[in-house]
Amino acid sequence: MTPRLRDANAPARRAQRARWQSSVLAALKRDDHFRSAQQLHLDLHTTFATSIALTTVYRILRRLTTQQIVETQRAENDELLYRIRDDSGHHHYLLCRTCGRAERFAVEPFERRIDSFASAHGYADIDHRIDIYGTCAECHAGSSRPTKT
Amino acid sequence: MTPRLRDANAPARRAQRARWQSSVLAALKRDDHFRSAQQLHLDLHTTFATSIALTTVYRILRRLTTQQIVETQRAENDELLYRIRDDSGHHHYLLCRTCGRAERFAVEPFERRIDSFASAHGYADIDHRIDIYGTCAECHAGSSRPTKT
DNA sequence: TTTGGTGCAAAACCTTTGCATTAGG
DNA sequence: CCTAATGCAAAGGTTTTGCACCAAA
Repeated sequence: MTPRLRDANAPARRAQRARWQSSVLAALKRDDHFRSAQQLHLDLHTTFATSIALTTVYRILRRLTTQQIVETQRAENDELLYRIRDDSGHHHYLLCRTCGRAERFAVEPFERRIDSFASAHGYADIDHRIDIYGTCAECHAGSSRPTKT
Repeated sequence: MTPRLRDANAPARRAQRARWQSSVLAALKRDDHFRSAQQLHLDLHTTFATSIALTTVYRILRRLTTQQIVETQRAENDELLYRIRDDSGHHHYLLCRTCGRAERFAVEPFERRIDSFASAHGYADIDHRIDIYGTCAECHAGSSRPTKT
């Protein structure tokens, strides 16, 4: 009874591995903004009419992050935000605290200064966190009207 | 009967205002390293033999921060760290993730770049987070011995 | 008495985890 | 049958908050 080849099943298994993963990816692919797990969970319920559990959203996002399919960014309130990764490498962003829109910000020269400063002071295992937060033009226009003019 | 001047009482009231505040300040003043509220609470119990509650430590630290007497810094694991403020103004530090030692790191030119970049992109209410973490020479020397030599 | 500092327990909040259930091959 | 995904509830960890109590003036 020639058992089905294990290797041949692999793609199928992978495709089926996470029933919800494709939905999460679809929600992420709506745009390139950073979103929290909870926002995604909400989107999946409303826009995508799925009944996925929040826990599963977290699990799938963690797996996708490990696989470098999504990248994460910390929000001002320390939540983790996720978005589809467009290329490889680690970047720093100017992030809209309202809509999650992100503008890549070059920091290489500054990072070099950090490293030389750190080694000059005898520090090892240097790591850094550079996050810029603001309100993008679109979000600012929408909310900066205390009363109707 | 010239009632005591209310203003004259102010210092006394202030001194008494927080029974534990002086202890917390004493614990902070042991050195200029950044410490978490929980570390301070532990110190107060052990070294200072006080029985202050953790909640109160948090409350006092929050008040001192508001009064600009202490400054805060976020640890790599997002805990809030506190230390006595030596001068006014906001600074960024290279922080030892083991002992809380901090080296001030000048970032003004970089901050200017951030602001111009942000306004060029139409973002408002810009804020940023620049934190550098490492292991200082002393801590590195102490812990980088997997087994006794 | 009045004000407000204090302690304890519980809540808040995001994220992870334990465990039993279920889906799919 | 067997593996792995899933859902639910609960835990984890830091910081805050509600509430009763107590201390000082």
